[in-house]
Amino acid sequence: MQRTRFGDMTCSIARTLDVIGEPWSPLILRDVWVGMTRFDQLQADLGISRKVLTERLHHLVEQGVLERRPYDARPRFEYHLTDKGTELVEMLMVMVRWGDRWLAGPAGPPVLYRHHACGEIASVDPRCSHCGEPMHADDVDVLPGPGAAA
Amino acid sequence: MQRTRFGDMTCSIARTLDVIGEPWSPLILRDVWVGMTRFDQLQADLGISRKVLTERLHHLVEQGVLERRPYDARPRFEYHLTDKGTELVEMLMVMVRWGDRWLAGPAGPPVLYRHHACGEIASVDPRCSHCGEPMHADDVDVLPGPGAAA
DNA sequence: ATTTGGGGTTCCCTGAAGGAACTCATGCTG
DNA sequence: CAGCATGAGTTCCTTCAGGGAACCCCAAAT
Repeated sequence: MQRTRFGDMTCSIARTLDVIGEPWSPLILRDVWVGMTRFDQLQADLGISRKVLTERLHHLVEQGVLERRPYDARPRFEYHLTDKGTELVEMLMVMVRWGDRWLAGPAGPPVLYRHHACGEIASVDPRCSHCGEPMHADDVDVLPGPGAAA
Repeated sequence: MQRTRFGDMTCSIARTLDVIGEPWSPLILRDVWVGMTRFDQLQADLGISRKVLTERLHHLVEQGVLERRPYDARPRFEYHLTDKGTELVEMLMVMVRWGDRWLAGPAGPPVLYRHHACGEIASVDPRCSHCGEPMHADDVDVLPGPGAAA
């Protein structure tokens, strides 16, 4: 389908999609985050085609989101989150919150997060980096930034 | 390619991807958010195929993320965010922050957000809904929730 | 009566996803 | 040492979704 590349657009959403926007990539990241770090584990857990898994892992490594690390004298490898990748997981946590609120149904959320700092079950709350007050979609004006197109 | 449906997985990330995980959907949401609400506007701005745009808009309306609204006596329509959709935009704001930090390059971020509450340029910061302290990927333990699989 | 313009459909072509089989290097077992 | 097992991919074929351009329909406006 010669899928359109988004990376050249002057938009951080489009650029981010170029890194993890392909099908399966967010789920791969999720699995690596919770400790499923090896090829066959990922393949079995996700039910993804091995071909596509190979492609996605390569791409995520290339983008600096994952790191491919040998764990044996034999040619065996594990995938780990880099700092860049760990910060991406925050985005997944926000996705989880939305999915929990709008799609979970009566059974409730599939997973819970316990926050280390307070020890409580909690979800992630978007707040203003400047004043700390809630920062939702209609709490902001969108202005052109320095990297805006001409 | 008979793309795998993620919606049946017991995972809020997978379920959310079923709503906005298809190519273009997040960009459509972004455009609608900043006021590009009509078919031809969206098509021209994104450079998306009209066919795919039709499919995406239908799907987003079906999922309750967008609302299709007539704006004229003639059959003319605008797409608007529902509450469900507006909350999804928060996820886009987090994507933006990540893209700004890791992909923007020397030109800097393409857009800036001014927070209504404090009037300052700021970005969105993930915090614990319980204690208000920062809540990043490695600040939490992931536990099975009530909706977890057996 | 014809043009214009928004909002889509229809069509064909290419390329990405699914799926299963195959490969390759190493280590273990008998 | 032969044979099997294992992790980590590759190869190959088929099917379906995305790109792109042309086409269509309806309701003003000229």
